Amino acid sequence: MLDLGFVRENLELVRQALRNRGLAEGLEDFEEIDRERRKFLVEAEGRKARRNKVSDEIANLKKQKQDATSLIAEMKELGKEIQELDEKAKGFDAQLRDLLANIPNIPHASVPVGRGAQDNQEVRRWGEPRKFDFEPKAHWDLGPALGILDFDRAAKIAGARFAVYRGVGAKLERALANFMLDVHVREHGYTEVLPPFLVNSASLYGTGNLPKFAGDLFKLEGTDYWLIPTAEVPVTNLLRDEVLEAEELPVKYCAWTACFRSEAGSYGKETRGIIRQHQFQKVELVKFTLPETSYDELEALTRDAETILQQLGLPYRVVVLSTGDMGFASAKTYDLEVWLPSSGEYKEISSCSNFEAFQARRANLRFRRGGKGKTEHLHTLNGSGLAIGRTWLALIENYQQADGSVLIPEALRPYLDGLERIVRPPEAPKR
RNA sequence: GGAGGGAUGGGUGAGCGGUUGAAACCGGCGGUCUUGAAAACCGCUGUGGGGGAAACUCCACCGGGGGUUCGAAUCCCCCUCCCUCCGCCA
Repeated sequence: MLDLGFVRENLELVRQALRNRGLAEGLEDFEEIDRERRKFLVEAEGRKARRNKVSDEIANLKKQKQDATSLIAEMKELGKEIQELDEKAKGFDAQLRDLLANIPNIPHASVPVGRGAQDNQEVRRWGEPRKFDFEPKAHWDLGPALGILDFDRAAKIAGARFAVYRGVGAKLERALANFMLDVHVREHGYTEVLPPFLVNSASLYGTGNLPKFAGDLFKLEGTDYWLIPTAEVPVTNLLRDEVLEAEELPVKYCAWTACFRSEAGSYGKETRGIIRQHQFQKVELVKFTLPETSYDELEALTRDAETILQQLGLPYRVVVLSTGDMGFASAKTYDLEVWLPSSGEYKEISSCSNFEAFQARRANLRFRRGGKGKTEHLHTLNGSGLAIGRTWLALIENYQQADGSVLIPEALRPYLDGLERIVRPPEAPKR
């Protein structure tokens, strides 16, 4: 959420930011609502001041055993007026807050202005896509053939956009999670947390998923529980309504969780394989930082995520998202895109963003300098480090061999009991 | 699921329906004292929203939302969370 005073004083700038994001206006009524709200506020508060004053007079009269009936009668009238004015002011206030809650963050000056993904800019590349002397297969062919991935039974027990991992496939998923967590904890200094996979709506509001994107989420019927779409939600909200000391910053958490997304509106897109699922696992990095260091911290966080791809030997590139492709709450986002031989293109595997104070204002995340003075909103950042399902498939595809087996990169072998290769059985296992 | 007890400022913790935005203590800041520091003493020390060029001033906020009242941190109702006990349970 943007600061009300800021929007009021920089309306044109905010409008331009919306246009840069490719959004049709959303602020047409801002000035009028703001003006009406203040009008009723001033009227109500003036009457309240009078009421407070007279209430004291009544108290004094009563203390002196004098009659106060005429004043009380007057206040009864005034009370009704106040109630009416309050209701009107409250109505405009709600409209204003609703408006504000639906305005996305302002992109950082370094973000390229563009209409969508086609305007994202490549920042750097790492690794060389491997040259195959055979036709590389897609993971949705490799996986079932190796007996490590089962889509049919997943459809039976749950539906479309689910997968069952089997045998080494299941273990590989688990190994990747452990590997990623270990790297971030040991080498990058993050504190591991394991949060609830269900959160309340206040948490989703804090990160900016609500009120606007309820349709992307799964909600438990008849409750205020929602399945988390990413660990960002519970972990960012961990420190909600708290005041930190400046010296504690940055606070760095990493978390492995399952993630759940309704994927409404993505019908027909990436329906094959495990690229886009209702449920997947992810290791997430979350940082709480000082405002003045948040962009340095974004660079560092992005590098932290890149480390995983490098240690696994997976070629990738880093792109900075254009204004038209950025998420609602983000001020700047780098995507990590891993090379997929089956499609011959780079595919998103991590998204690293600086939200500046956008989430901090919504979630009331503050800090204080030197234990004194005014509290300020801190900055929040997060990034996938990495999406495990997509790492799994990138690994299978990039390390596939002509005979259908898959080599395991060195760094991962300790997590798989030293396994060097996933071998294709003569026949796919029945059960 | 049932019964009871709680939720107050950065922290601990008082608070008869009417100078309580809120005692006291701790912490923090400033000062006195001191060569310096500590101790002691004195003062200051919440957030948000309006009005005002400013000085300043007004309003709201005691878990959240309603209500009673001229007036609510204090009374009533609903909800959330925490604690204790019972039941159930991975």
